[in-house]
Amino acid sequence: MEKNELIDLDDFLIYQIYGSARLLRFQLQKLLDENEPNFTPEQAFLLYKLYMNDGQSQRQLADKNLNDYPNITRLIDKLEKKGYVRREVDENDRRMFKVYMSEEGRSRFNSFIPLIMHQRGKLLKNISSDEEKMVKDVLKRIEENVQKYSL
Amino acid sequence: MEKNELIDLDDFLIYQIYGSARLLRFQLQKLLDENEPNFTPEQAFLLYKLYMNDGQSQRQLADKNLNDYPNITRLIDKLEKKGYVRREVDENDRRMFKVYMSEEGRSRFNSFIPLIMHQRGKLLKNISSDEEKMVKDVLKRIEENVQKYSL
DNA sequence: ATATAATAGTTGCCTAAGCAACGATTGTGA
DNA sequence: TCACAATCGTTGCTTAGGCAACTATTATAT
Repeated sequence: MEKNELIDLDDFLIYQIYGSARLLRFQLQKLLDENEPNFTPEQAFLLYKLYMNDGQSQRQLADKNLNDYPNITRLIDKLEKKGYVRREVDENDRRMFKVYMSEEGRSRFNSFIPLIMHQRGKLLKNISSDEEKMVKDVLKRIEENVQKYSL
Repeated sequence: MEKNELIDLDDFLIYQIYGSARLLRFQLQKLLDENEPNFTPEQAFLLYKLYMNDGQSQRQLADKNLNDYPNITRLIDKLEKKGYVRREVDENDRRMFKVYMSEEGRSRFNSFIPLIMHQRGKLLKNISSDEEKMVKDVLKRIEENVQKYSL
């Protein structure tokens, strides 16, 4: 067992964000399992997007940082198979599908909203809105740095 | 296309953290591909841990937020196949392996360290150390809330 | 008008990761 | 001592997700 002089892995903000994301996903999955089984967090996110704005194309649903296109295909396949969502060909452009929530999808999702809000409250209990805002701001700036760095 | 009155998905801190993590992973993967191909970020993290503290058991390598045990098995399988790492049975407890970096693993990793630090600098360019500290602190408190909430 | 490019989506192949069931070794209690 | 529990690791099954190659439809450019 040897030790070297280097920044500890946990001191990398990136690693910490990475870990937080995993933990939070895990927690959300648990909440889903206990209350509305048969959903994953990613599927719930997708339903959330449709809930806010029904009938989007798969391209629109794949927001840039969060899902690539093949992924969306497969997520929708699963949701469609469960009957929570349906595809309809766009008559103006037959390359595209418009994705709609089914009634069952909507009602299942509806019953889940209060749980999400409740969990959100618990996780942010001792965190002020200023702090939350600042974290969001820093994360955003990091993302902007990523964009610049990629050029 | 209908709109409902609800918090936008992007306003969930959780969702934002989730997105940042994905973006940062993506960026790190790109850096690896360009300079030291044949690594994934997770494999690099694991090597980092060994670099800091060689000869850990697989159990020790699976830090709580970051990898479950089967995952460690498979990550090490891959690193071992590439020759960057080796397992040695612990003679005091033959259930356990001790995992060691190979010379090649160490040297490949060594050459990668400056790149990591350089990237880290770029991503945190316009972020003060106070801000970085605060973000880490908030993330930590959220994780603590998760722990409490899980009981 | 037709060949070419661009766009929307799908499929196959890969890694990461969670869960449950399993085998092997070690620890413990009657 | 011997059965039972706990621990370490592995395997199989699943979903998420990245990449490249593909089909089908639409846009463009000569």
